Amino acid sequence: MPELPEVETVRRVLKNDLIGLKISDIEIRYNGIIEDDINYFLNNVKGKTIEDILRRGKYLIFKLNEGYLLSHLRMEGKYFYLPNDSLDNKHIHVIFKFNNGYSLLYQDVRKFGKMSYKKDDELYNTHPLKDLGVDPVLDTDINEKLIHSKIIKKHIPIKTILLEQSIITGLGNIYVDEVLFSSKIDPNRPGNTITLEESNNIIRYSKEILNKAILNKGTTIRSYTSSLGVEGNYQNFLNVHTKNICPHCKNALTRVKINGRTTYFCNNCQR
DNA sequence: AGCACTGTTTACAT
DNA sequence: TATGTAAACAGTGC
Repeated sequence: MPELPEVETVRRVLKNDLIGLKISDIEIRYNGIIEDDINYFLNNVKGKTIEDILRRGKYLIFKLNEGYLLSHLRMEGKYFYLPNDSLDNKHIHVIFKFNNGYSLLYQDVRKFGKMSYKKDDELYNTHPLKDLGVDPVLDTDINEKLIHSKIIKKHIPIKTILLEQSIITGLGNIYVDEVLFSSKIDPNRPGNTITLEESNNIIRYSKEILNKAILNKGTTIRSYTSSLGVEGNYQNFLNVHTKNICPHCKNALTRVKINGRTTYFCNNCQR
């Protein structure tokens, strides 16, 4: 379910609870969540202590006293930190037990989420993190000309380019629509038609919108809660995604499929 | 009932 | 290499 602001919200909530806790046991009920060989994962994560929780793009990174637990929530992954045996359902697929009577439950209705163990020297040098583009929230000095040069090499819609994560990471289906609206760019425009000024606007509004969404604890729509039952408020600030009328010119918004994803934009304001 | 839809990523075909 | 499509899965709504 989450894009960058929702993952960042999860990170902040989990960090309040998990720092310093030792993972005394792990129960894996659905192996598909774990990308590694199951025994490799268990052998390397069990017994480790959580020292910090980081984020890059939409990935959560649990820093262990040795190595990292890398986690992607994909569409529906959620974490719950609760007393042992206080919650269970058929969508709980991984349980991390600590030595304080609490557990971290990983719930994922669609089972798309992934976890893997990374050694200290592997984290940023191996897939997937090595293939991520700049993070508009974490990376403060973005090389604007480099971003533009990468965008204009592609001949696919700018929305598709931004969803790929390889040039800019963190935007998903909701925030891409919002960024392209603020940038006044038609989401169908091929990458090779994007000017340097437009590319710079994409960077500028990605920073603005994602940071504002973090301040509002992300977006909660369609009755989904932002993991952990934390409700976001950014849905109150959306300009186009799920909307019918352009807040700027008042024309009816256009709703189309791009790359198989529902896309909202104003064909009057976005060129 | 059956199909379309869902805040993601990646494997595979062309 | 680049791009388009389908798949991984389960639930909801029409």
